[in-house]
Amino acid sequence: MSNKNKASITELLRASKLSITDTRVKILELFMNTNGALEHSSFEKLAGQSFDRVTVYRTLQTFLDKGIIHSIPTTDTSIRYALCKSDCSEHDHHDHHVHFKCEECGATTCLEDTDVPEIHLPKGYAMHNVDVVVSGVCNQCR
Amino acid sequence: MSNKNKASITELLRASKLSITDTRVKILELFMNTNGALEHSSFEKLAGQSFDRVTVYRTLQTFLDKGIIHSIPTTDTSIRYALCKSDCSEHDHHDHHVHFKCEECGATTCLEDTDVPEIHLPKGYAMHNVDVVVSGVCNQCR
DNA sequence: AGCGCTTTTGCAACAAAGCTGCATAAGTGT
DNA sequence: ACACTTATGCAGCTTTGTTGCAAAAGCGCT
Ligand SMILES: [Zn+2]
Ligand SMILES: [Zn+2]
Ligand SMILES: [Zn+2]
Ligand SMILES: [Zn+2]
Repeated sequence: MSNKNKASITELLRASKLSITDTRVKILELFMNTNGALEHSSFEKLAGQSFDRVTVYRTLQTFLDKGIIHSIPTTDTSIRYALCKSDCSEHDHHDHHVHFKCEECGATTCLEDTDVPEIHLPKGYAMHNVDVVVSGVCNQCR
Repeated sequence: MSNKNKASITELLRASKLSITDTRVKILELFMNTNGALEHSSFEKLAGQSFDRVTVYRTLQTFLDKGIIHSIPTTDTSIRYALCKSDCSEHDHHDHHVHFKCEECGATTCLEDTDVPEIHLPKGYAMHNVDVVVSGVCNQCR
């Protein structure tokens, strides 16, 4: 991990009014070094040092609240998370991109350049958020 | 539950080459009497008689495989299931509709008449399935 | 209706995911 | 360096999901 990234992590945390702790920095480093989305179990495995499970849950929840990461719905047993690259802020996410789940390698990735299309709901429905998850085979696995 | 529905459940099971058992009939009844999608815990609660948890898991998996129900991705801890009304068959789902999760009442529903829009993936990606989950406030809750 | 074969169910035991309360540790501002 | 606030780790618990195996139920046939 470069010093540059380390500096930007510190900055990011400060901007979100979060104190700079070991766990938070390490988890953000993991996100930045990983291409795809991470599920909870990744954190205990990937981190050289192991964090307490509870701490990981709480950290992820905090990051979600602050608009640092977003969650990706799945039909399997664990939720996935990815860094917000858009201008997300506290209680206000703007991640209008499509997510892709590869059936070969299992990786879930953000397709940042693929916008979610407009959806026309029936009358009487108020739309707050749209999640699009495409499954198939990714460009690495074909 | 009307005799008519009971008959159609029997027919449905037979058409899927599944033997007609108490559990399967009761779970299908639950689906037919419920507007929205059901999560696993619903079955133990909603059913007057309680089924063994394992049986419910296995039954749902069977129904999924046979194209009788489809699963709906969530960012919360449990997967939801709903009846397929399209022409789904074994290993071949065609549920190209949008799902709606109400933030007020918590219900997840199939918007059968709202088609999932076309998505254009980057080069090199093969698309097998698209899941769209919209969250907001439903027509009942406003 | 009875018989044998296959499928389904229920139980026990386990594994993973997720939550809560509370005491200790660490970070922050002065 | 100190006091104050926030974050972490631990213990213990709940919920969700899985596996193996024996008993029970369903099905086809006579
Ligand atoms: Zn976001
Ligand atoms: Zn994303
Ligand atoms: Zn509602
Ligand atoms: Zn549906």
